[in-house]
Amino acid sequence: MSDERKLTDLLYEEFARIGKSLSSPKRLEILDLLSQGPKSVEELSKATTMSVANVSQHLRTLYNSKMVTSHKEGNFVIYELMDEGIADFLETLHMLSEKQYMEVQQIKQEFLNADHDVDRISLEELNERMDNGEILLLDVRPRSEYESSHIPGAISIPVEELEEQYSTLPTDQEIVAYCRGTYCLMASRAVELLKEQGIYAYRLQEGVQDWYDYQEDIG
Amino acid sequence: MSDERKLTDLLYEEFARIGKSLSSPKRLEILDLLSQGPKSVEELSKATTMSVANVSQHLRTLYNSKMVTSHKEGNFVIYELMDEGIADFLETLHMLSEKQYMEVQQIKQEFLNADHDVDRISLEELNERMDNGEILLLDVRPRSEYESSHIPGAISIPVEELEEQYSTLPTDQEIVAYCRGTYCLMASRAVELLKEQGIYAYRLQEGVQDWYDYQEDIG
DNA sequence: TATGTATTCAATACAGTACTTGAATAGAGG
DNA sequence: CCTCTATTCAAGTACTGTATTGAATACATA
Repeated sequence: MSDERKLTDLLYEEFARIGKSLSSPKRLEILDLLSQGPKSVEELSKATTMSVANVSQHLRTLYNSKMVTSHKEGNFVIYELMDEGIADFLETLHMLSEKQYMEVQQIKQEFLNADHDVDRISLEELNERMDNGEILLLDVRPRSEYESSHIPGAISIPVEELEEQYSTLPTDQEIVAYCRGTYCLMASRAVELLKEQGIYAYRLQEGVQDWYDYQEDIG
Repeated sequence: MSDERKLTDLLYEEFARIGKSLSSPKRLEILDLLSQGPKSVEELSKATTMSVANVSQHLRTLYNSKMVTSHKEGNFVIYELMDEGIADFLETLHMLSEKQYMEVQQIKQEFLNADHDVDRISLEELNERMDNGEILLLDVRPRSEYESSHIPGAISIPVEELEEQYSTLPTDQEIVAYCRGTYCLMASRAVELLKEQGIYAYRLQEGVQDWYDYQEDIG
């Protein structure tokens, strides 16, 4: 076998390391969660309903292919994406899937149907009305994700804590909740809870990264 | 298991279809070749030194995950990338690998060392001097790839046909050869052949897509 | 219609991967 | 220094994916 072939084989072996990382649904879910901010093994295990050992194993393969790093914090090992570029890459993969697979569009539709009685607001409208101070924007993700990155002007009230916070909510502003994006129902749940209290609320379909992408788009 | 979990699992199963396509070195090589233009099974088999049956099998998995399409032309089945976006996605994957894996940088270096006596020209310099008509640009890839897409102003002389064409080459212009890019040695081989004839020549490191990307960059 | 060629199919062998379980480790905090 | 907890390791099993071989198919061309 020629030297060139050997080199080429080596090269594609390397390229495939990234592909292998992305070839497991569970690993993709872990990576998406990490794109919202650093997380411990246990948190990932809860969020994905996988066993801790299994998550740990997946994390090791992601670590070996340099998709994630980790450091210790107290008793916990905290994992995070190795590089900003990886979140972008995942975003591109999602977009490619939506474009390519009808099935993904159907699933998206089912997520939308899951909360058909939740009103939505567009990024454009959000921008306008937040500038006017008409809107209180709620980040209902876990606090650590808010701390890692959030839409400017939003305040953090994780869904689980929402009930305790009813009384602190203003009555002269409309409330908009957001979470990780289209494929996340935390914001919808928040809106439903608020409605039960007679507090009218919307949800933002998009996530933090979508917001920043949009700001860049409109200059 | 909750409905939301089921949906999420379905969703990531879909996302992973693309990941699975990219998880095999051989499939990545096939995709890269197809990013240069449509090809028959046999061509791909030759280029990758895989058995025809094996290539056919890989192509079927790529077809099932909608990465490629095919049509018949005479006796041949011609495969091509399903979508422009896939070539871009592959490009991003390459860049991520180069950034992330030292090993890839080393391999790149070895490709550069493989033809240390071949002089290179930059995209910038190429632009300038082609405008002045000082340079004859040679596309030494297979003709079908040239026909699919090439750098404007280039003429097609596949490496295999180069020897027959010595006499037709001008003597008042410098010759620059290009092929698929950094990880392709066809242009280097062409330069070496020309040098043996006493014809001085350079190679362009970059490929067609790199050239277009560069034009866009500089506006 | 017959022939030849390109591609696909089917069966197999084998390697690699995913998830489970239970034990081991590390090291934070009392 | 001991205990407790989060994580990792190791072994086992079931599963999935890859490459090989030889036969089958499809179909263009004569």
